[in-house]
Amino acid sequence: MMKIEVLLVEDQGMVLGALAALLNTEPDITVSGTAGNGRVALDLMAKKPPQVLVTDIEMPQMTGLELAAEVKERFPKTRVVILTTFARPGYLRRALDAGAQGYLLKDRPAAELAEAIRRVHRGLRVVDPDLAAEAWTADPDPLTDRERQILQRAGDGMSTADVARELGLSEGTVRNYLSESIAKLGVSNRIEAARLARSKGWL
Amino acid sequence: MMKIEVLLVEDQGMVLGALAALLNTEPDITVSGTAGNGRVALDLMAKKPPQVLVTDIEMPQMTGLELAAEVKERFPKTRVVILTTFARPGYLRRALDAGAQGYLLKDRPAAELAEAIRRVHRGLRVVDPDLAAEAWTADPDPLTDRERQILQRAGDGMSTADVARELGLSEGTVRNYLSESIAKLGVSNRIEAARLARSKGWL
DNA sequence: CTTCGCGTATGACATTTGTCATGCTGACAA
DNA sequence: TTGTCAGCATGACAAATGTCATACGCGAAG
Repeated sequence: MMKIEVLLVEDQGMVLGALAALLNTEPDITVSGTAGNGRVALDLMAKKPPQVLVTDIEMPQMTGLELAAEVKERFPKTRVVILTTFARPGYLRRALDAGAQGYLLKDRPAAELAEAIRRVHRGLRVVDPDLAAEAWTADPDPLTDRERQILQRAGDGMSTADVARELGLSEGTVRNYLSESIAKLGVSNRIEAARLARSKGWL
Repeated sequence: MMKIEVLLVEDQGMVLGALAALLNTEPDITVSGTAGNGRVALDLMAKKPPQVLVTDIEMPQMTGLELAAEVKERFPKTRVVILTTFARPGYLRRALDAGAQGYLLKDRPAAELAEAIRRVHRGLRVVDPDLAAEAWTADPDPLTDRERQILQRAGDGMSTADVARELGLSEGTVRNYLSESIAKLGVSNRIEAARLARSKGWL
């Protein structure tokens, strides 16, 4: 019997090791490699692509969503399962757009991980049911690319001038995008706008 | 040979199960129980106190720090190891005050968990070395109560006027406190100030 | 081919935010 | 008692932020 080969990507060493131990207790699954960030994961895959890639989203250098997109491009036969803390509709949508076959929350019982890997390996999709339901009713991201780009930086504390310089725009333009974003999100300043957008998974 | 009995407390099911799998691969350690929050953990301990309790900090209903304090009170023979994502000096201090013998970060390699449990079981203390060093050199919170109060609200997106109304101050006063905080923290606006203060555990 | 809508871009103007000089109070040491 | 020092409070002023009217190009719908 061929075991399912899984590559694990997760930036918290303790959790990475623990998940590996968990999966190795499954008779039909083997952890073929582990990585602490997306770059390392891609290097490992270049040598030997696994059948299933399990990755966290929020990681330094390269997010799991970016990784998923790149994997879909370069290793189309590898299935991707996103494993994250965050039940954000925006993340789910972007994960599916990026070609992920699975989206699982760390809140769920441990047994669901192996089961999800098996299903995805068989060609099925696996999406956390509560989140899927929420994503169905949830408002779509109303922001344009530019607005997202600017809101992101403003939310990190950059001044209008900083943002304008970095993106090669006039300050007035930057203020205008911020104003648009604030209006679209129905809030009253850039701080609330950034917080809301982040909580929805739009940034 | 007597195995070391460990009770695991962690609110994310996936991580809880994975940590249990990890520890069960150690020949001298056995996971005697698991709980998703502090209340359940105390119930389990009432029946059979483990030798070592490993707990996360941020959990619903009862934090790991509260749990540690209660365990010290009711089950003084059980050693406590805090296992958390957050490298905040303030947390470390409170953990040690609450009677924890260990403070470990989820960033660290998986092998360190078992080792920490062994050390703590032998009566030693285990504290993440980087964090201990940081806690030693770390700047103390330079903010006054008022400044904290105001920075907190500003960081949540409240306008100066909102804050002034809620705290019964004039707008000028609120701006002044914000200005003071910004200067003390060496940043250039309220957003950065709130972010920095939060990251240090001062809010 | 037009018209429309959308994303992008700008600057003038109003509002909010940040800085600074100043004053009041109470605790504590000289 | 007096000096002084920290925390709290204020308003005038300067700077950054938010709003609005406006304009241009481009692709889709008519």
